[in-house]
Amino acid sequence: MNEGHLPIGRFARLCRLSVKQLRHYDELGLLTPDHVDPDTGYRYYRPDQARAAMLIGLLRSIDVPLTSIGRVLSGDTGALGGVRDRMEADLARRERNFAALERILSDGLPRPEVTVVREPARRVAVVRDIATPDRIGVVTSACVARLLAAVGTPKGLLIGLFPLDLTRELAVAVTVETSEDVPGTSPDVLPGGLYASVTHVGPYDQIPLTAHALLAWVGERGHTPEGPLREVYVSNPVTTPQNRLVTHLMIKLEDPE
Amino acid sequence: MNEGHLPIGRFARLCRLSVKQLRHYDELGLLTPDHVDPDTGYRYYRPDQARAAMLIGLLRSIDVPLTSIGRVLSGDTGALGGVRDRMEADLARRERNFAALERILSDGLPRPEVTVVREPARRVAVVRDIATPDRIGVVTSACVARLLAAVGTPKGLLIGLFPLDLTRELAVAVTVETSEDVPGTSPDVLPGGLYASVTHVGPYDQIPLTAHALLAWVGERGHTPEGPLREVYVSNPVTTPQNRLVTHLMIKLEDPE
DNA sequence: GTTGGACTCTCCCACTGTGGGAGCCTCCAT
DNA sequence: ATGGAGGCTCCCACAGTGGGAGAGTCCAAC
Repeated sequence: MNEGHLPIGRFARLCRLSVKQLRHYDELGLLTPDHVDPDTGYRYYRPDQARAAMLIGLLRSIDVPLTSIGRVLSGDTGALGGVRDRMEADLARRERNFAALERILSDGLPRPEVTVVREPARRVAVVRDIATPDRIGVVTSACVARLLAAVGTPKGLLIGLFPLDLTRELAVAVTVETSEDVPGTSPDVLPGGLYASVTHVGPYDQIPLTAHALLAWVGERGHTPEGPLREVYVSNPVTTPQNRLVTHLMIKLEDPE
Repeated sequence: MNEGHLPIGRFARLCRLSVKQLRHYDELGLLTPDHVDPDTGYRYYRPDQARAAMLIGLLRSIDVPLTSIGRVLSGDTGALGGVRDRMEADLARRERNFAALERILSDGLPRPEVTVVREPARRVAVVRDIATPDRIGVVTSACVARLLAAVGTPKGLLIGLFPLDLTRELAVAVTVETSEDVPGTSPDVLPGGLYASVTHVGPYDQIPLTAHALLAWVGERGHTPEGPLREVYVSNPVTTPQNRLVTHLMIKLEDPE
Protein backbone atom coordinates (compact mmCIF):
# COMPACT_ATOMS: atom_id res chain seq x y z
CA MET A 1 0.00 0.00 0.00
CA ASN A 2 0.93 3.60 -0.32
CA GLU A 3 3.10 4.95 2.43
CA GLY A 4 0.98 8.01 3.03
CA HIS A 5 -1.99 5.92 4.08
CA LEU A 6 -3.32 6.59 7.56
CA PRO A 7 -5.21 4.15 9.77
CA ILE A 8 -8.49 5.40 11.12
CA GLY A 9 -7.30 6.57 14.53
CA ARG A 10 -4.51 8.72 13.20
CA PHE A 11 -6.77 10.12 10.50
CA ALA A 12 -9.42 10.87 13.10
CA ARG A 13 -6.97 12.89 15.20
CA LEU A 14 -5.83 14.74 12.11
CA CYS A 15 -9.38 15.72 11.22
CA ARG A 16 -10.65 16.27 14.75
CA LEU A 17 -13.34 13.66 14.29
CA SER A 18 -13.98 10.56 16.35
CA VAL A 19 -13.28 7.08 15.05
CA LYS A 20 -16.97 6.32 15.49
CA GLN A 21 -17.89 9.25 13.32
CA LEU A 22 -15.53 8.23 10.52
CA ARG A 23 -16.91 4.70 10.50
CA HIS A 24 -20.41 6.12 10.41
CA TYR A 25 -19.58 8.42 7.50
CA ASP A 26 -18.05 5.46 5.68
CA GLU A 27 -21.20 3.47 6.21
CA LEU A 28 -23.31 6.32 4.84
CA GLY A 29 -21.03 6.69 1.85
CA LEU A 30 -20.10 10.24 2.79
CA LEU A 31 -16.40 9.56 3.09
CA THR A 32 -15.13 6.20 1.91
CA PRO A 33 -11.60 5.26 2.94
CA ASP A 34 -9.17 5.22 0.05
CA HIS A 35 -8.41 1.60 0.78
CA VAL A 36 -9.98 -1.12 2.88
CA ASP A 37 -7.92 -4.21 3.58
CA PRO A 38 -10.05 -7.08 2.29
CA ASP A 39 -8.69 -9.47 4.92
CA THR A 40 -8.83 -7.42 8.07
CA GLY A 41 -11.38 -4.76 7.19
CA TYR A 42 -8.93 -2.07 8.32
CA ARG A 43 -9.73 1.33 6.82
CA TYR A 44 -6.88 3.42 5.38
CA TYR A 45 -7.26 7.08 4.40
CA ARG A 46 -5.18 9.32 2.15
CA PRO A 47 -4.01 12.53 3.80
CA ASP A 48 -5.74 14.61 1.17
CA GLN A 49 -9.06 13.15 2.25
CA ALA A 50 -8.66 15.36 5.28
CA ARG A 51 -10.20 18.24 3.36
CA ALA A 52 -13.45 16.39 2.78
CA ALA A 53 -13.40 15.06 6.32
CA MET A 54 -12.95 18.49 7.79
CA LEU A 55 -15.64 19.92 5.57
CA ILE A 56 -17.96 17.35 7.07
CA GLY A 57 -16.80 18.32 10.55
CA LEU A 58 -17.24 21.99 9.77
CA LEU A 59 -20.77 21.59 8.47
CA ARG A 60 -21.68 19.27 11.32
CA SER A 61 -20.39 21.85 13.80
CA ILE A 62 -23.03 24.23 12.49
CA ASP A 63 -25.74 21.57 12.64
CA VAL A 64 -26.05 20.79 8.95
CA PRO A 65 -27.63 17.32 8.74
CA LEU A 66 -25.50 14.53 7.33
CA THR A 67 -27.87 13.96 4.41
CA SER A 68 -27.45 17.57 3.33
CA ILE A 69 -23.70 17.27 3.74
CA GLY A 70 -23.88 14.27 1.45
CA ARG A 71 -25.58 16.37 -1.19
CA VAL A 72 -22.99 19.12 -0.80
CA LEU A 73 -20.17 16.62 -1.22
CA SER A 74 -21.72 15.25 -4.40
CA GLY A 75 -21.84 18.74 -5.88
CA ASP A 76 -25.38 19.83 -5.12
CA THR A 77 -24.69 23.51 -4.63
CA GLY A 78 -28.27 24.28 -3.69
CA ALA A 79 -28.39 21.90 -0.75
CA LEU A 80 -27.19 24.45 1.77
CA GLY A 81 -29.88 26.91 0.78
CA GLY A 82 -32.57 24.51 1.87
CA VAL A 83 -30.75 23.92 5.11
CA ARG A 84 -30.56 27.65 5.65
CA ASP A 85 -34.30 28.06 5.27
CA ARG A 86 -35.06 25.21 7.60
CA MET A 87 -32.62 26.54 10.18
CA GLU A 88 -34.17 29.97 9.98
CA ALA A 89 -37.69 28.65 10.54
CA ASP A 90 -36.45 26.45 13.36
CA LEU A 91 -34.68 29.39 14.94
CA ALA A 92 -37.81 31.52 14.82
CA ARG A 93 -39.84 28.75 16.41
CA ARG A 94 -37.32 28.33 19.19
CA GLU A 95 -37.33 32.05 19.84
CA ARG A 96 -41.10 31.98 20.22
CA ASN A 97 -40.84 28.99 22.54
CA PHE A 98 -38.24 30.72 24.63
CA ALA A 99 -40.42 33.81 24.96
CA ALA A 100 -43.35 31.65 26.01
CA LEU A 101 -41.23 29.91 28.62
CA GLU A 102 -40.02 33.23 29.95
CA ARG A 103 -43.60 34.32 30.28
CA ILE A 104 -44.52 31.18 32.20
CA LEU A 105 -41.56 31.73 34.48
CA SER A 106 -42.48 35.32 35.23
CA ASP A 107 -46.28 35.03 35.36
CA GLY A 108 -46.60 31.47 36.60
CA LEU A 109 -48.54 28.80 34.83
CA PRO A 110 -51.57 30.23 33.09
CA ARG A 111 -54.72 29.82 35.19
CA PRO A 112 -56.92 32.52 33.80
CA GLU A 113 -60.49 33.03 34.87
CA VAL A 114 -62.99 31.11 32.79
CA THR A 115 -66.56 32.36 32.55
CA VAL A 116 -69.62 30.91 30.86
CA VAL A 117 -71.43 33.33 28.59
CA ARG A 118 -74.51 33.10 26.40
CA GLU A 119 -73.77 34.22 22.86
CA PRO A 120 -76.33 35.10 20.21
CA ALA A 121 -76.12 33.51 16.79
CA ARG A 122 -74.16 35.76 14.45
CA ARG A 123 -74.47 36.19 10.74
CA VAL A 124 -70.91 36.59 9.44
CA ALA A 125 -68.76 36.99 6.35
CA VAL A 126 -66.08 34.29 6.24
CA VAL A 127 -62.67 33.97 4.60
CA ARG A 128 -61.06 30.52 4.86
CA ASP A 129 -57.73 28.92 4.10
CA ILE A 130 -55.76 25.76 4.82
CA ALA A 131 -52.60 25.90 6.93
CA THR A 132 -49.99 23.60 8.35
CA PRO A 133 -49.47 23.89 12.13
CA ASP A 134 -46.33 25.99 11.86
CA ARG A 135 -47.85 28.42 9.37
CA ILE A 136 -51.02 29.25 11.27
CA GLY A 137 -49.86 32.76 12.04
CA VAL A 138 -48.96 33.70 8.49
CA VAL A 139 -52.05 32.14 6.95
CA THR A 140 -54.36 33.76 9.47
CA SER A 141 -52.83 37.17 8.81
CA ALA A 142 -53.39 36.64 5.10
CA CYS A 143 -57.03 35.77 5.75
CA VAL A 144 -57.45 38.89 7.82
CA ALA A 145 -56.02 40.98 5.00
CA ARG A 146 -58.38 39.41 2.47
CA LEU A 147 -61.34 39.89 4.76
CA LEU A 148 -60.57 43.52 5.41
CA ALA A 149 -60.06 44.13 1.71
CA ALA A 150 -63.50 42.69 0.99
CA VAL A 151 -65.40 44.26 3.86
CA GLY A 152 -63.71 47.61 4.22
CA THR A 153 -63.87 49.04 7.74
CA PRO A 154 -65.65 46.36 9.76
CA LYS A 155 -68.47 47.30 12.11
CA GLY A 156 -67.84 44.44 14.54
CA LEU A 157 -64.82 42.63 15.88
CA LEU A 158 -62.88 40.11 13.84
CA ILE A 159 -63.35 36.52 14.97
CA GLY A 160 -60.96 33.69 14.08
CA LEU A 161 -62.09 30.07 13.99
CA PHE A 162 -59.64 27.23 14.51
CA PRO A 163 -60.25 23.49 14.77
CA LEU A 164 -59.32 21.88 18.06
CA ASP A 165 -56.94 19.41 16.47
CA LEU A 166 -53.86 21.42 15.59
CA THR A 167 -51.60 18.46 14.94
CA ARG A 168 -52.17 18.12 11.21
CA GLU A 169 -53.18 20.23 8.25
CA LEU A 170 -56.07 22.38 9.30
CA ALA A 171 -58.61 24.91 8.07
CA VAL A 172 -58.49 28.41 9.54
CA ALA A 173 -61.19 31.00 9.06
CA VAL A 174 -61.60 34.67 9.87
CA THR A 175 -65.04 36.22 10.13
CA VAL A 176 -66.74 39.48 10.91
CA GLU A 177 -70.39 40.08 11.77
CA THR A 178 -72.32 41.54 8.89
CA SER A 179 -75.92 42.12 7.96
CA GLU A 180 -75.63 41.37 4.25
CA ASP A 181 -73.57 39.23 1.89
CA VAL A 182 -70.15 40.62 1.02
CA PRO A 183 -68.53 39.77 -2.33
CA GLY A 184 -65.23 37.90 -1.90
CA THR A 185 -66.41 36.23 1.30
CA SER A 186 -68.74 33.36 2.13
CA PRO A 187 -71.78 33.94 4.30
CA ASP A 188 -72.19 31.80 7.38
CA VAL A 189 -73.92 31.77 10.73
CA LEU A 190 -72.00 31.20 13.96
CA PRO A 191 -74.25 29.23 16.30
CA GLY A 192 -75.40 30.87 19.50
CA GLY A 193 -75.62 29.21 22.90
CA LEU A 194 -73.40 28.71 25.92
CA TYR A 195 -69.70 29.32 25.53
CA ALA A 196 -66.79 28.99 27.92
CA SER A 197 -64.76 32.17 27.57
CA VAL A 198 -61.40 33.40 28.73
CA THR A 199 -59.33 36.50 28.08
CA HIS A 200 -55.81 36.26 26.76
CA VAL A 201 -53.50 39.21 27.19
CA GLY A 202 -50.28 39.06 25.24
CA PRO A 203 -48.80 38.26 21.82
CA TYR A 204 -50.89 36.21 19.44
CA ASP A 205 -48.29 33.48 19.27
CA GLN A 206 -48.76 32.90 22.99
CA ILE A 207 -52.48 32.28 22.61
CA PRO A 208 -51.92 28.52 22.98
CA LEU A 209 -50.86 29.11 26.60
CA THR A 210 -54.29 30.47 27.45
CA ALA A 211 -56.18 28.20 25.09
CA HIS A 212 -54.73 25.18 26.82
CA ALA A 213 -56.01 26.49 30.11
CA LEU A 214 -59.48 27.04 28.64
CA LEU A 215 -59.64 23.54 27.23
CA ALA A 216 -58.36 22.13 30.50
CA TRP A 217 -61.18 23.93 32.31
CA VAL A 218 -63.72 22.51 29.90
CA GLY A 219 -62.31 19.01 30.17
CA GLU A 220 -62.09 19.15 33.96
CA ARG A 221 -65.81 19.81 34.17
CA GLY A 222 -66.60 16.89 31.94
CA HIS A 223 -67.88 18.98 29.07
CA THR A 224 -67.04 17.94 25.56
CA PRO A 225 -65.82 20.96 23.62
CA GLU A 226 -67.77 21.41 20.42
CA GLY A 227 -66.85 22.96 17.15
CA PRO A 228 -63.92 25.24 16.51
CA LEU A 229 -62.09 27.45 18.97
CA ARG A 230 -63.20 31.05 18.57
CA GLU A 231 -60.72 33.92 18.93
CA VAL A 232 -62.19 37.42 19.22
CA TYR A 233 -59.55 40.01 18.45
CA VAL A 234 -60.41 42.88 20.76
CA SER A 235 -57.30 45.02 20.30
CA ASN A 236 -56.02 46.67 17.18
CA PRO A 237 -52.74 44.83 16.55
CA VAL A 238 -51.34 47.82 14.66
CA THR A 239 -51.65 50.33 17.47
CA THR A 240 -51.32 48.05 20.51
CA PRO A 241 -47.99 46.80 21.83
CA GLN A 242 -47.60 43.02 21.57
CA ASN A 243 -47.89 42.24 25.24
CA ARG A 244 -51.04 44.32 25.70
CA LEU A 245 -53.03 42.63 22.94
CA VAL A 246 -56.39 41.42 24.24
CA THR A 247 -58.08 38.39 22.74
CA HIS A 248 -61.15 36.54 23.93
CA LEU A 249 -60.97 32.78 23.50
CA MET A 250 -64.30 30.96 23.42
CA ILE A 251 -65.39 27.40 22.98
CA LYS A 252 -68.98 26.20 22.60
CA LEU A 253 -70.33 23.93 25.29
CA GLU A 254 -72.86 21.28 24.40
CA ASP A 255 -76.36 22.43 25.16
CA PRO A 256 -77.67 21.37 28.55
CA GLU A 257 -80.89 19.49 27.98
CA MET B 1 -66.46 2.03 37.20
CA ASN B 2 -67.19 5.68 37.43
CA GLU B 3 -69.35 7.05 34.67
CA GLY B 4 -67.10 9.98 33.94
CA HIS B 5 -64.19 7.75 33.01
CA LEU B 6 -62.85 8.19 29.50
CA PRO B 7 -61.07 5.57 27.42
CA ILE B 8 -57.74 6.63 26.01
CA GLY B 9 -58.90 7.66 22.56
CA ARG B 10 -61.59 10.00 23.77
CA PHE B 11 -59.28 11.46 26.39
CA ALA B 12 -56.59 11.97 23.75
CA ARG B 13 -58.97 13.97 21.55
CA LEU B 14 -60.02 16.01 24.55
CA CYS B 15 -56.43 16.89 25.38
CA ARG B 16 -55.16 17.23 21.84
CA LEU B 17 -52.57 14.54 22.41
CA SER B 18 -52.07 11.30 20.52
CA VAL B 19 -52.89 7.92 22.00
CA LYS B 20 -49.24 7.01 21.59
CA GLN B 21 -48.19 10.01 23.61
CA LEU B 22 -50.58 9.21 26.45
CA ARG B 23 -49.34 5.64 26.65
CA HIS B 24 -45.78 6.93 26.65
CA TYR B 25 -46.51 9.39 29.46
CA ASP B 26 -48.14 6.59 31.41
CA GLU B 27 -45.06 4.44 30.96
CA LEU B 28 -42.84 7.28 32.19
CA GLY B 29 -45.11 7.88 35.18
CA LEU B 30 -45.89 11.42 34.06
CA LEU B 31 -49.62 10.87 33.80
CA THR B 32 -51.02 7.62 35.15
CA PRO B 33 -54.60 6.78 34.18
CA ASP B 34 -57.02 6.99 37.06
CA HIS B 35 -57.93 3.37 36.53
CA VAL B 36 -56.45 0.49 34.55
CA ASP B 37 -58.64 -2.56 34.03
CA PRO B 38 -56.60 -5.43 35.47
CA ASP B 39 -58.06 -7.90 32.97
CA THR B 40 -57.87 -6.03 29.72
CA GLY B 41 -55.20 -3.42 30.45
CA TYR B 42 -57.58 -0.71 29.20
CA ARG B 43 -56.65 2.75 30.52
CA TYR B 44 -59.40 5.01 31.83
CA TYR B 45 -58.88 8.70 32.63
CA ARG B 46 -60.87 11.10 34.77
CA PRO B 47 -61.91 14.29 32.96
CA ASP B 48 -60.10 16.42 35.50
CA GLN B 49 -56.85 14.78 34.49
CA ALA B 50 -57.16 16.87 31.35
CA ARG B 51 -55.50 19.77 33.12
CA ALA B 52 -52.33 17.82 33.79
CA ALA B 53 -52.43 16.32 30.32
CA MET B 54 -52.76 19.70 28.69
CA LEU B 55 -50.01 21.11 30.85
CA ILE B 56 -47.78 18.38 29.45
CA GLY B 57 -48.90 19.24 25.96
CA LEU B 58 -48.32 22.94 26.56
CA LEU B 59 -44.81 22.45 27.88
CA ARG B 60 -43.99 19.98 25.13
CA SER B 61 -45.16 22.49 22.55
CA ILE B 62 -42.44 24.82 23.75
CA ASP B 63 -39.84 22.05 23.72
CA VAL B 64 -39.55 21.42 27.43
CA PRO B 65 -38.09 17.90 27.79
CA LEU B 66 -40.32 15.25 29.31
CA THR B 67 -37.97 14.71 32.23
CA SER B 68 -38.25 18.38 33.17
CA ILE B 69 -42.01 18.22 32.78
CA GLY B 70 -41.95 15.32 35.19
CA ARG B 71 -40.14 17.46 37.73
CA VAL B 72 -42.63 20.29 37.25
CA LEU B 73 -45.55 17.92 37.79
CA SER B 74 -44.04 16.64 41.00
CA GLY B 75 -43.79 20.15 42.33
CA ASP B 76 -40.20 21.08 41.53
CA THR B 77 -40.75 24.75 40.89
CA GLY B 78 -37.15 25.35 39.90
CA ALA B 79 -37.14 22.85 37.07
CA LEU B 80 -38.24 25.34 34.45
CA GLY B 81 -35.46 27.73 35.35
CA GLY B 82 -32.87 25.18 34.35
CA VAL B 83 -34.72 24.52 31.13
CA ARG B 84 -34.76 28.24 30.44
CA ASP B 85 -31.00 28.52 30.83
CA ARG B 86 -30.37 25.54 28.60
CA MET B 87 -32.75 26.87 25.97
CA GLU B 88 -31.07 30.24 26.04
CA ALA B 89 -27.62 28.76 25.53
CA ASP B 90 -28.93 26.50 22.82
CA LEU B 91 -30.59 29.45 21.11
CA ALA B 92 -27.36 31.44 21.15
CA ARG B 93 -25.46 28.52 19.67
CA ARG B 94 -28.02 28.11 16.91
CA GLU B 95 -27.85 31.80 16.10
CA ARG B 96 -24.09 31.56 15.72
CA ASN B 97 -24.47 28.49 13.54
CA PHE B 98 -27.01 30.24 11.39
CA ALA B 99 -24.71 33.24 10.94
CA ALA B 100 -21.87 30.91 9.96
CA LEU B 101 -24.06 29.16 7.43
CA GLU B 102 -25.16 32.47 5.96
CA ARG B 103 -21.53 33.39 5.58
CA ILE B 104 -20.74 30.16 3.80
CA LEU B 105 -23.67 30.71 1.48
CA SER B 106 -22.61 34.24 0.60
CA ASP B 107 -18.83 33.78 0.48
CA GLY B 108 -18.66 30.18 -0.61
CA LEU B 109 -16.82 27.50 1.25
CA PRO B 110 -13.73 28.88 2.91
CA ARG B 111 -10.63 28.26 0.84
CA PRO B 112 -8.31 30.94 2.11
CA GLU B 113 -4.73 31.28 0.99
CA VAL B 114 -2.31 29.33 3.15
CA THR B 115 1.29 30.47 3.33
CA VAL B 116 4.30 28.98 5.06
CA VAL B 117 6.19 31.42 7.24
CA ARG B 118 9.26 31.17 9.44
CA GLU B 119 8.59 32.44 12.93
CA PRO B 120 11.19 33.34 15.53
CA ALA B 121 10.94 31.90 19.00
CA ARG B 122 9.04 34.29 21.24
CA ARG B 123 9.38 34.85 24.95
CA VAL B 124 5.85 35.43 26.25
CA ALA B 125 3.72 36.04 29.31
CA VAL B 126 0.95 33.44 29.53
CA VAL B 127 -2.45 33.29 31.19
CA ARG B 128 -4.19 29.91 31.06
CA ASP B 129 -7.56 28.45 31.88
CA ILE B 130 -9.66 25.35 31.32
CA ALA B 131 -12.81 25.53 29.19
CA THR B 132 -15.50 23.29 27.86
CA PRO B 133 -16.02 23.43 24.09
CA ASP B 134 -19.08 25.68 24.28
CA ARG B 135 -17.46 28.13 26.67
CA ILE B 136 -14.27 28.78 24.75
CA GLY B 137 -15.32 32.29 23.82
CA VAL B 138 -16.16 33.40 27.34
CA VAL B 139 -13.15 31.79 28.94
CA THR B 140 -10.79 33.20 26.34
CA SER B 141 -12.18 36.70 26.88
CA ALA B 142 -11.63 36.30 30.61
CA CYS B 143 -8.03 35.26 30.00
CA VAL B 144 -7.48 38.29 27.80
CA ALA B 145 -8.84 40.53 30.52
CA ARG B 146 -6.54 38.98 33.12
CA LEU B 147 -3.55 39.25 30.80
CA LEU B 148 -4.20 42.90 30.01
CA ALA B 149 -4.69 43.66 33.69
CA ALA B 150 -1.30 42.12 34.45
CA VAL B 151 0.65 43.51 31.52
CA GLY B 152 -0.91 46.90 31.02
CA THR B 153 -0.70 48.19 27.46
CA PRO B 154 0.98 45.38 25.54
CA LYS B 155 3.82 46.12 23.15
CA GLY B 156 3.07 43.22 20.85
CA LEU B 157 -0.01 41.42 19.59
CA LEU B 158 -2.05 39.07 21.71
CA ILE B 159 -1.72 35.43 20.73
CA GLY B 160 -4.20 32.73 21.73
CA LEU B 161 -3.21 29.09 21.97
CA PHE B 162 -5.77 26.31 21.56
CA PRO B 163 -5.28 22.56 21.46
CA LEU B 164 -6.28 20.84 18.24
CA ASP B 165 -8.73 18.52 19.93
CA LEU B 166 -11.72 20.66 20.73
CA THR B 167 -14.10 17.83 21.51
CA ARG B 168 -13.53 17.60 25.23
CA GLU B 169 -12.45 19.79 28.10
CA LEU B 170 -9.49 21.81 26.96
CA ALA B 171 -6.86 24.27 28.09
CA VAL B 172 -6.85 27.70 26.48
CA ALA B 173 -4.06 30.23 26.85
CA VAL B 174 -3.52 33.84 25.90
CA THR B 175 -0.02 35.25 25.58
CA VAL B 176 1.79 38.42 24.67
CA GLU B 177 5.44 38.87 23.79
CA THR B 178 7.45 40.37 26.58
CA SER B 179 11.06 40.83 27.50
CA GLU B 180 10.76 40.23 31.22
CA ASP B 181 8.63 38.26 33.66
CA VAL B 182 5.27 39.79 34.49
CA PRO B 183 3.64 39.14 37.88
CA GLY B 184 0.30 37.37 37.54
CA THR B 185 1.38 35.54 34.40
CA SER B 186 3.58 32.56 33.66
CA PRO B 187 6.65 32.95 31.48
CA ASP B 188 6.96 30.66 28.47
CA VAL B 189 8.67 30.44 25.12
CA LEU B 190 6.74 29.83 21.93
CA PRO B 191 8.92 27.70 19.66
CA GLY B 192 10.12 29.17 16.38
CA GLY B 193 10.25 27.39 13.06
CA LEU B 194 8.01 26.85 10.07
CA TYR B 195 4.34 27.61 10.44
CA ALA B 196 1.42 27.29 8.08
CA SER B 197 -0.49 30.53 8.31
CA VAL B 198 -3.81 31.84 7.10
CA THR B 199 -5.76 35.04 7.63
CA HIS B 200 -9.27 34.99 8.99
CA VAL B 201 -11.48 38.01 8.44
CA GLY B 202 -14.70 38.06 10.42
CA PRO B 203 -16.17 37.45 13.85
CA TYR B 204 -14.15 35.42 16.32
CA ASP B 205 -16.85 32.79 16.60
CA GLN B 206 -16.42 32.05 12.91
CA ILE B 207 -12.73 31.30 13.30
CA PRO B 208 -13.42 27.56 13.07
CA LEU B 209 -14.48 28.06 9.44
CA THR B 210 -11.01 29.24 8.53
CA ALA B 211 -9.20 27.00 10.99
CA HIS B 212 -10.75 23.97 9.38
CA ALA B 213 -9.45 25.10 6.02
CA LEU B 214 -5.97 25.57 7.47
CA LEU B 215 -5.93 22.13 9.02
CA ALA B 216 -7.28 20.63 5.83
CA TRP B 217 -4.40 22.25 3.94
CA VAL B 218 -1.91 20.84 6.39
CA GLY B 219 -3.46 17.39 6.28
CA GLU B 220 -3.66 17.37 2.50
CA ARG B 221 0.06 17.88 2.23
CA GLY B 222 0.76 15.02 4.59
CA HIS B 223 2.13 17.21 7.36
CA THR B 224 1.26 16.33 10.91
CA PRO B 225 0.15 19.48 12.72
CA GLU B 226 2.13 19.99 15.88
CA GLY B 227 1.27 21.70 19.08
CA PRO B 228 -1.58 24.09 19.64
CA LEU B 229 -3.31 26.27 17.10
CA ARG B 230 -2.07 29.84 17.36
CA GLU B 231 -4.44 32.78 16.87
CA VAL B 232 -2.85 36.19 16.45
CA TYR B 233 -5.39 38.92 17.12
CA VAL B 234 -4.41 41.66 14.70
CA SER B 235 -7.45 43.92 15.10
CA ASN B 236 -8.64 45.74 18.15
CA PRO B 237 -11.97 44.06 18.87
CA VAL B 238 -13.26 47.16 20.64
CA THR B 239 -12.88 49.55 17.73
CA THR B 240 -13.29 47.18 14.78
CA PRO B 241 -16.67 46.00 13.52
CA GLN B 242 -17.19 42.26 13.95
CA ASN B 243 -16.96 41.33 10.30
CA ARG B 244 -13.74 43.26 9.75
CA LEU B 245 -11.80 41.61 12.56
CA VAL B 246 -8.50 40.23 11.28
CA THR B 247 -6.92 37.19 12.90
CA HIS B 248 -3.92 35.17 11.78
CA LEU B 249 -4.24 31.45 12.37
CA MET B 250 -0.99 29.52 12.51
CA ILE B 251 -0.04 25.94 13.08
CA LYS B 252 3.50 24.63 13.50
CA LEU B 253 4.76 22.20 10.89
CA GLU B 254 7.20 19.51 11.89
CA ASP B 255 10.74 20.53 11.05
CA PRO B 256 11.99 19.27 7.72
CA GLU B 257 15.20 17.35 8.34
C1' DG C 1 10.56 -15.12 17.24
C1' DT C 2 7.57 -13.94 20.74
C1' DT C 3 5.03 -11.03 23.61
C1' DG C 4 2.29 -7.18 25.05
C1' DG C 5 -0.06 -3.07 24.50
C1' DA C 6 -2.26 -0.08 21.41
C1' DC C 7 -5.25 -0.23 17.75
C1' DT C 8 -9.08 -1.91 14.86
C1' DC C 9 -12.87 -4.71 13.56
C1' DT C 10 -18.11 -5.79 13.91
C1' DC C 11 -22.29 -5.87 16.75
C1' DC C 12 -25.41 -4.34 20.08
C1' DC C 13 -27.48 -0.91 23.15
C1' DA C 14 -28.46 3.86 24.79
C1' DC C 15 -30.20 8.41 24.32
C1' DT C 16 -35.17 11.64 22.88
C1' DG C 17 -39.92 11.64 21.55
C1' DT C 18 -42.93 10.28 18.28
C1' DG C 19 -45.09 7.53 14.65
C1' DG C 20 -46.16 3.28 12.05
C1' DG C 21 -47.51 -1.27 11.95
C1' DA C 22 -48.43 -6.28 13.18
C1' DG C 23 -51.18 -9.42 15.67
C1' DC C 24 -54.47 -10.00 18.94
C1' DC C 25 -58.22 -8.74 22.18
C1' DT C 26 -62.41 -5.96 23.78
C1' DC C 27 -66.30 -3.05 23.68
C1' DC C 28 -70.63 -1.69 21.94
C1' DA C 29 -74.34 -1.10 18.75
C1' DT C 30 -76.89 -3.28 15.54
C1' DA D 1 -74.24 -13.11 17.04
C1' DT D 2 -71.48 -10.17 14.42
C1' DG D 3 -68.76 -6.44 12.64
C1' DG D 4 -66.24 -2.47 13.13
C1' DA D 5 -64.06 0.75 15.98
C1' DG D 6 -60.91 1.02 19.31
C1' DG D 7 -57.83 -0.89 22.78
C1' DC D 8 -53.67 -3.76 24.11
C1' DT D 9 -48.40 -5.06 23.73
C1' DC D 10 -44.25 -5.39 21.25
C1' DC D 11 -41.05 -4.19 17.61
C1' DC D 12 -38.92 -0.96 14.40
C1' DA D 13 -37.77 3.69 12.56
C1' DC D 14 -35.88 8.36 12.68
C1' DA D 15 -30.59 11.28 13.54
C1' DG D 16 -26.20 11.18 15.24
C1' DT D 17 -23.19 9.96 18.58
C1' DG D 18 -21.10 7.42 22.45
C1' DG D 19 -20.12 3.28 25.17
C1' DG D 20 -18.89 -1.32 25.53
C1' DA D 21 -18.10 -6.40 24.52
C1' DG D 22 -15.43 -9.78 22.31
C1' DA D 23 -12.33 -10.90 18.89
C1' DG D 24 -8.67 -9.99 15.72
C1' DT D 25 -4.34 -7.12 14.03
C1' DC D 26 -0.28 -4.28 13.93
C1' DC D 27 4.14 -2.96 15.42
C1' DA D 28 7.91 -2.17 18.32
C1' DA D 29 10.58 -3.81 22.03
C1' DC D 30 12.77 -7.67 23.88
